[in-house]
Amino acid sequence: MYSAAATPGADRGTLSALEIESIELFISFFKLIGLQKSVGEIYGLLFVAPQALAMDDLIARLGISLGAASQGLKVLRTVGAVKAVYTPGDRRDHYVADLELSKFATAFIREDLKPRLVRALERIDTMESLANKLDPEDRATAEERLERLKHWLKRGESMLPWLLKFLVK
Amino acid sequence: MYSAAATPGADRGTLSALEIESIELFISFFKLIGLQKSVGEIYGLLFVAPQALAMDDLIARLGISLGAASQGLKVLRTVGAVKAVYTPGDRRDHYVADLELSKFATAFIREDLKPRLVRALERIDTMESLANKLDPEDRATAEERLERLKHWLKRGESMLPWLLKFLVK
DNA sequence: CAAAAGTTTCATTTTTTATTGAAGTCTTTG
DNA sequence: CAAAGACTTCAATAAAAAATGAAACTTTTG
Repeated sequence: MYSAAATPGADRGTLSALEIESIELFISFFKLIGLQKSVGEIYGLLFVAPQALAMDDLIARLGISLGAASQGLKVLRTVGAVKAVYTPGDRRDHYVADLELSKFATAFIREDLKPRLVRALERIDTMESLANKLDPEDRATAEERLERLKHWLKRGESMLPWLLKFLVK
Repeated sequence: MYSAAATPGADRGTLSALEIESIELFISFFKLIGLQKSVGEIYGLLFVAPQALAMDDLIARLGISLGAASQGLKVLRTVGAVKAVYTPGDRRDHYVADLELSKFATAFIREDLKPRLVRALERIDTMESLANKLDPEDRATAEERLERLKHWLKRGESMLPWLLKFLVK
């Protein structure tokens, strides 16, 4: 039950120094790959938790809302950063952090970086057609620049598989 | 003079399809490395501009404010993405896009990624001390996890120089 | 099978981040 | 050297993103 609403922040501030460090570390880390603060908080706490925690626990300890906890866990489950474990005699789901850190990077590269590069390369094609219609002088300038950009993006794209392999290894 | 304020949006919507594609491409790209929309707009327009543009031009064509233009250019100058060129008979600064795309990535890696990794590794040290004070069982768990995280972060750190070299080459 | 527990969803509110533009500074020029 | 032009700054405002929590939904249990 969500008695946290009745006695607000009851267990707030119960975080140990270790937990706080972990939480801050992951908030900063996750922000980089576009995940919000609450997601970092949840993972940070689970990362140093000796046992699996229920959503209740996360809400109480972190002082976050029901919605944030539910949505944060959903995101973390989706990227495979967290998994639910069975706890005998307790109906609630309990969560543990998956320690395979490379999952975040992998998800980010595949779901963010790669699509963005692909989209950008498509755009370059469009832009090349559009540049054709310019008068000769401007056209030459535009084409040279587009060529450069394309080259650079392709380079980036070609690097991704290597990067993935390096991170996952 | 900033007559754009007197006749608001005078030249608004004067952007060509090519310019729009370029602007959108760079907005999306820059957002990834934490630069705001207006910065992407400015660079995107300069990227396909056959001649250098004054701040005035950017304000009029993009329909952005004086402040945004000034600050955006400052950011772009700082990362070396844009440079001012001399235009005879015109007192205003004129800007051209630096086409060395790797500069963005380089600035991002050096000013964002690297410091974040270093900070995280420092945190791990703190956390290891804190973990010492836990009771034996929890301590073992915490230490194993911290070891893993540290290992992964060091790996990431070791990759940066390579990444830089690859991007700049 | 109804009541309770656990969880999700989403419209609203709060917080954070980005943009605006008026006031101020610095620079050029007549 | 004063006035105008070019640019910068920053407090106020607007826009975007994240968090909240009540209502709805699902699952379990007596």
